[in-house]
Amino acid sequence: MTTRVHYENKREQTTRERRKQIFDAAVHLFIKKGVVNTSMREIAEAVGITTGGLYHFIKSKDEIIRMVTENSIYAHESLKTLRKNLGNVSPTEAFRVCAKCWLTVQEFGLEQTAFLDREKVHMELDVQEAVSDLVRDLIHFFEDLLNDGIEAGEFEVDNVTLVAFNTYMLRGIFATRQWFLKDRFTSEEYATQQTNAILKQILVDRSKIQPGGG
Amino acid sequence: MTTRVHYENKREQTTRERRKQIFDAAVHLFIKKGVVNTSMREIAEAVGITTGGLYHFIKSKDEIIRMVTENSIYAHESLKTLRKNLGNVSPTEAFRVCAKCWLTVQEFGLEQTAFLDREKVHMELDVQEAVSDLVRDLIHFFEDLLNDGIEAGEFEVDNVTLVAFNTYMLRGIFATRQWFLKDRFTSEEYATQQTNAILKQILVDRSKIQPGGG
DNA sequence: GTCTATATAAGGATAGAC
DNA sequence: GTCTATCCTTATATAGAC
Repeated sequence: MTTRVHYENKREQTTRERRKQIFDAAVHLFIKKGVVNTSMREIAEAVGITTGGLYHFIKSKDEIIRMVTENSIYAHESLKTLRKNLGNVSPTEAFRVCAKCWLTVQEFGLEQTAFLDREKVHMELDVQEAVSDLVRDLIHFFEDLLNDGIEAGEFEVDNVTLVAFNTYMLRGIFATRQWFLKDRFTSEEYATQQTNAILKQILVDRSKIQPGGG
Repeated sequence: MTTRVHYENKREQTTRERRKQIFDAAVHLFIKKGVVNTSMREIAEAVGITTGGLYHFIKSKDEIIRMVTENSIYAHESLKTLRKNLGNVSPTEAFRVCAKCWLTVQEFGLEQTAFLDREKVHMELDVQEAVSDLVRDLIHFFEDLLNDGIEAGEFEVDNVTLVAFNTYMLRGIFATRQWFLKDRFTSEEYATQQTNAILKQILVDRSKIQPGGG
């Protein structure tokens, strides 16, 4: 979140860039092939150096995995910021905008969610716990949005947790099911249609659903 | 599906039993720890023999993975059989029963679906293709159910493929997200509530939803 | 049918040259 | 900062004894 404009020297800048390169390449490979099937040699190759060189910038494979978790915290925070910035809109509108944003791809953000989701099993136990906390926290965020709508009489929800859980899940699903979805939906269409699908499920007055997305 | 009651001799029976033991233990470990993190030693240990002994019954780790795929074909077939046996019920009823059945745990059936879903990336390419075909086929099955309901005027669906896709996905999600769901839902409750959630989304007349499941 | 011992391969990580 | 060479560990799979 903090953007440092002035680097202390050229070398530090290059190191940062290299770390980012490595991180991006790694996450991309992790999603495509799985963490365990991605070797450090491949990651090195992807950024154009050798294994030895790679370890000059990152301590271990585990460090890269931890970076994904930390990075995802920012993605979650920015969603909450979005909600705050919306201010006093109706609960329906708030849910629509937040769900849509959550389900839309932004660079690697979505791949990271999918990664956390699918590859949890390959992480150290403390990282697994951190990921669980992240997920619980974001499901809770959607629960709040839903409860707002219920109080306002706009939503009718049988089980708030379940709908919040589903909303959370739909994001990771898009990234890992590209082989099925990519020919049928753009990320934009997927986000819009899934959001509408949820709204159709919970809105008391269905006419409030905005058309679009196919 | 073919039940062979008479084994040719005692040895063949024992071999079958051992293979089943190994298969069950392996799938269970695969789901819990991931395919790559589960060693043949562990699988052997789980059935009470050593690695060397294990290879007397199965050719390779890959063979076990292929068995899951083959086994899942039966699960899918039995769902189709269920639909046929329902006969001339209303589309709403047909969808409800099939979705509910699909989303309910039956022994290891559900773990296998979750496995195919999450561990696809660790399979040989030809197995990956076979899994994709299986998934496409079952999504198509749900599409048919939905189209029946649309024709009968009972359903109103914006995107049939998306709803069918979601229905399919919800099964795997239950198995891999136990850490979140198991304190909140029994398998039965999960199945009922998710089915109702989908129905709420697609039914023209929402009063047809049966209450229950919490 | 199950064991022990071992061949073989692959990947993570380090040492030290340049 | 990047390379080469290599160590160490782990895992699949096989050979052959019992």
